[in-house]
Amino acid sequence: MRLTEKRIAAALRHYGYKLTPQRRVVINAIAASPDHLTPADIYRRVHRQHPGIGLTTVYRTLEILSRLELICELHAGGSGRSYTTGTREHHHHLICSICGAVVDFSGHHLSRLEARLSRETGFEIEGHLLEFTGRCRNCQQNA
Amino acid sequence: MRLTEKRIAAALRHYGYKLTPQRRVVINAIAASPDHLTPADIYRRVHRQHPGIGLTTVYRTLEILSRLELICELHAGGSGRSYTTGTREHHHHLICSICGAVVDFSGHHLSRLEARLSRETGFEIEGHLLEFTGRCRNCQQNA
DNA sequence: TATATAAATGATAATCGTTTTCATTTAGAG
DNA sequence: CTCTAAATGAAAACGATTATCATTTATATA
Repeated sequence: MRLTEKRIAAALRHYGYKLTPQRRVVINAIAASPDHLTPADIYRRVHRQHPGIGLTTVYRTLEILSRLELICELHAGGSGRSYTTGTREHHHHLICSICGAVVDFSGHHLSRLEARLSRETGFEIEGHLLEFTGRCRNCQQNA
Repeated sequence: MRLTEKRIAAALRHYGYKLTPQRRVVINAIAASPDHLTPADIYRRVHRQHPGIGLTTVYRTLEILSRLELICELHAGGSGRSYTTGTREHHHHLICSICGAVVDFSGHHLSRLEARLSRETGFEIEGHLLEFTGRCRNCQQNA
């Protein structure tokens, strides 16, 4: 289940951050789209309705929301990140290397591997990144 | 088993690339270190002995070697890549979020998951990225 | 409701890693 | 040895992100 705009706003306040109009607008932009959006995408959407909001603010808001895990950050292979609403459920990504489309998937758990690595290496594991890349159905046909 | 400098050079020629002195030096720098090196690291090492070699050439050589899978490219979370000698065996990475140390691990196979995703989404899967992040033993102690 | 203050903002410049450009050089086939 | 496509290096361009800093504002408190 995806987090709602309301819930994200509430969480933000709960952690002691001010709920400014700019932040509301950024949250709204993310929550309103089912896709993964880059900071530039978000800025474009936000800027259309609220030309006063700067790119810097978009970046700063994303940084906070991401750190609080209210939105989900994705490093798609190359350079550049993108974001989408956070979910309750842990998931991973499948990314089209041609058009950049992102499909979420869940149901694969790495906890046993994590335990093994921790035991073997002495690392205290903090997180992981699992992504598949490939060509989506559309891009296969167009090729 | 790690690829030797000789083997990398031979493979490069085999694919029709010229084996220039500059490329030899870059390959040597990578093969001589067990660590993952960033392009800047490699440039620094190369430049020490051969000040004539430009950063551009380092980037270009890395791009080719990586594409031919003769070296192994790593996108450690944030921005910036690093490279190390390729291996025969498929492996993944465990990265210290404090000092950046990288430990390779193998023995985890994703082929069943890959098959499932391909079936469910219609994607033609090309590759994947599996990385764990955490604190290595040293950095835990120093904290 | 008014006030005070730390937090947040936005324009701009700076930074980082990487890529492009283009004139010059060179590896390697013939 | 000659020729040519490939490779090189210096410089500039580039895109994404971050820092700076003066100004504004959300919110706790009086």
